[in-house]
Amino acid sequence: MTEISYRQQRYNDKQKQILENAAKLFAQKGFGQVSLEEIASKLQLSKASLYHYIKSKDDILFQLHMEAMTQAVDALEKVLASGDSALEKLKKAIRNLVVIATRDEVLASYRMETRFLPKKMRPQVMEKRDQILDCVQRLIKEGMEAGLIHCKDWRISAFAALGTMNWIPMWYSPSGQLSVDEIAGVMEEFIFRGFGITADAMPA
Amino acid sequence: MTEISYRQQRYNDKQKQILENAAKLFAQKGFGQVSLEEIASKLQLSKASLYHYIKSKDDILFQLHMEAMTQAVDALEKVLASGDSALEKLKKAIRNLVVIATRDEVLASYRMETRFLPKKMRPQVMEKRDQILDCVQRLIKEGMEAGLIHCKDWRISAFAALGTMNWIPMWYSPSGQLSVDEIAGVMEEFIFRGFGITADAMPA
Amino acid sequence: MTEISYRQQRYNDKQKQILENAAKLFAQKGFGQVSLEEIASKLQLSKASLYHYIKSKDDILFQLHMEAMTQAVDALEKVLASGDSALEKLKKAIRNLVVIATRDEVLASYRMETRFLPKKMRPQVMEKRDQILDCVQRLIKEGMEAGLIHCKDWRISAFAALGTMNWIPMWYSPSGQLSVDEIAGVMEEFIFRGFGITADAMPA
Amino acid sequence: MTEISYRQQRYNDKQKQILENAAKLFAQKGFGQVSLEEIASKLQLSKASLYHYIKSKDDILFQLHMEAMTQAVDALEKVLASGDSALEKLKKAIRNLVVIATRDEVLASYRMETRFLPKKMRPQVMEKRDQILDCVQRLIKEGMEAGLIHCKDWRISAFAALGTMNWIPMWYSPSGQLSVDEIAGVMEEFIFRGFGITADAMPA
DNA sequence: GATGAATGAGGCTTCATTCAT
DNA sequence: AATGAATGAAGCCTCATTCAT
Repeated sequence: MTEISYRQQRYNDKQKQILENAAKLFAQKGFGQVSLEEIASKLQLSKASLYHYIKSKDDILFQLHMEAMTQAVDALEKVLASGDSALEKLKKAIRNLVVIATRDEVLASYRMETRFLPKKMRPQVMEKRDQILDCVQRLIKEGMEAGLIHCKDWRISAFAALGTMNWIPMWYSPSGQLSVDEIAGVMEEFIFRGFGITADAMPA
Repeated sequence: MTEISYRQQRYNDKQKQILENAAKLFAQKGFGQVSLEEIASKLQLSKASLYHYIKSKDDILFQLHMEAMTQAVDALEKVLASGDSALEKLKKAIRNLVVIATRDEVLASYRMETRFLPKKMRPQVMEKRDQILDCVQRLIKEGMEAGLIHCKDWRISAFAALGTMNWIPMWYSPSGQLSVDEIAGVMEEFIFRGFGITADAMPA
Repeated sequence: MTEISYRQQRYNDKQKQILENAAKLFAQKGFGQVSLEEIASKLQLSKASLYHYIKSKDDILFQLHMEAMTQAVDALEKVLASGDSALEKLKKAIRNLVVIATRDEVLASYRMETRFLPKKMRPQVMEKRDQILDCVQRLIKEGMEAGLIHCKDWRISAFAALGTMNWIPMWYSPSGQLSVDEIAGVMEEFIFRGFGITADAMPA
Repeated sequence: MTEISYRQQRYNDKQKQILENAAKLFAQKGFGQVSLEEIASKLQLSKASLYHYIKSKDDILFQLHMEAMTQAVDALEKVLASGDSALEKLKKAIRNLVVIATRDEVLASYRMETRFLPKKMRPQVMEKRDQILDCVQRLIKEGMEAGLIHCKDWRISAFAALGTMNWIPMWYSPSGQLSVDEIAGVMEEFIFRGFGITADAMPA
């Protein structure tokens, strides 16, 4: 058993490495511009060997999507399930999403490369995407019901908020002047205000 | 002369059609996933015939970038040059960028596919990109100097604002419930608030 | 009649220009590397217009071959028909071939690009080629019969002699130090000696 | 190790086969007229499979050049380094170059297709070419210093001599009447005489 | 588990040639 | 006579994928 699980462990690790590396490359260069050869050579594997761990190139993209969106959903669900106040929840959600947006190991790609997914794989991804939107909606609803959020159209505002964060990979550089934490702070301020939350209502 | 200009006209029209179609396809599927075959067949041309009107596939992308960003810069410059107040300028700028973001004939691609540009073509594009950022900066500066805009970090806030608008193509559907104008209204509200502009200062 | 012959004249001139330009380009870059576009643009014609004057690209090559080899044969036949002595004939022949080899307007190509001729056209060209070889053979035979030329194998020696001259385009530059005449002088000396002709037998 | 070297062996063999076949085809039909399809099918490989062994079509030409000229330089250098007399060296050099010229497996192409080389690759080839010319010059100089070679212009004479041999592929046929050795004999006689070397000075 | 070899499919591009004007 | 437009054919090259070892 130990033997088997050890093997299993190594197998899973390699799989994860492949996915992480692929994610970085997809994020940098775009799905269509990354070859399996490139992914393989980064891990000092042959192209053929990749196929021990993955089903296809498309499948890598699919798994990345699922992994990424699952992380986002999990983070949001956890926030929603907490006993925090509406605004504290919103604040935490923003922070989580900014952190996710500034990491590229797993997910940066999912945000932009969805269109490359073969049609067969889309329904599952769309489902996850809707889950994210649903979480965001619930977050906003809570704020609205508490009389803290005011906006003309919560749906468009939600997209605006997500846009601020999803756009981060287009300009963020790890070597930039601000830390991820500081960026999250600015984003938080911008989004809170965007939702019409007044300064005195903002959590510390 | 009439003869010549007539020919020229037809040539330019066809060129424009090619670019517009390519733009739509790039936006939908990504640069690497669109083949010239596909572009050509949409216009009932042979693949080879495309080459009467374009230099290369890369060049299509380049021209789309330039056209798109030039439009954005022009719109912003025009706004900046007007005699309007700082906030009226900001309002108009937002409206212009939303309109641009909800059209796909020319530019949707530029926002995401910059990384596919061959290195040779990048400097010109970067220059345009910087011009856009510069315009935005000037818009914000004017608001800050007028004491109307307050934010922790104007640069990150500018990216946040651009993100709300640049992300539009990811969710916008012409058949959606809200008109472009209404969307612009929501965006305007969100961004104005994001910049800390108080309701009473907002232009009508 | 004047009218017609004038038109005809212009037509023939243009045809000749096309052939001459093509010859230069073929010589420089090789048949396969020269496009009709290139030939046309040198003459400020459109590609399509070329077809008023030529039947096909292959036909250009064919005509160049024929023209070139006809010139060579004519020159050799004229030399052979003269009342000169055997060695004077050989001398003149060498001089003629060197002159031809250092011009590029008509023929440089024939020497190297024969293999690009479509099979249909080859017999006529081969016939001409054999005529050249025949002329050379007669020149040598005359020298041998006069007891002035001695060599192990007249055929291989003939090829050697032709090689010295046919190779000229590979190193000759019009801007070089020696004139065509001087080069012909060196070639003459080299070939005469190669054929075992003693210095005292050489014509002035 | 055996395993590795065995694989390596097979790989190198295949590579060599590809180069040899390409050389023959280039020599027969010209670089531009030979397709990779053709080369591949001769070896019962798919076009794509060629790319395991070669970098590009241009690279084939480049490697053939280098291989060919390296062989020539090596042969000449070896001759020059020997303790033989000036004329014995010249004799050996001629023999070597004739042998090279009558083989088509590796090099026939280098003599004619240099102009098809992409510019990037030319410097290395030019260097080799100059080395050959330098060797030839040294051979001639030795003969001149020994008072055995007399000619109007050693440089043009050297080109004449190289021409006799470089032209061989244009007429040589393995099924011809004379052996390579006999051809070399005739060439030797022709060139020696061309350089003004008297019969009594010629090595046995 | 790992990989060299092989390939079908497909992409970008060039070009000689035709045709309507 | 001249040419813009159009195209079929062909060429080079890349790549995801399979398979035997």
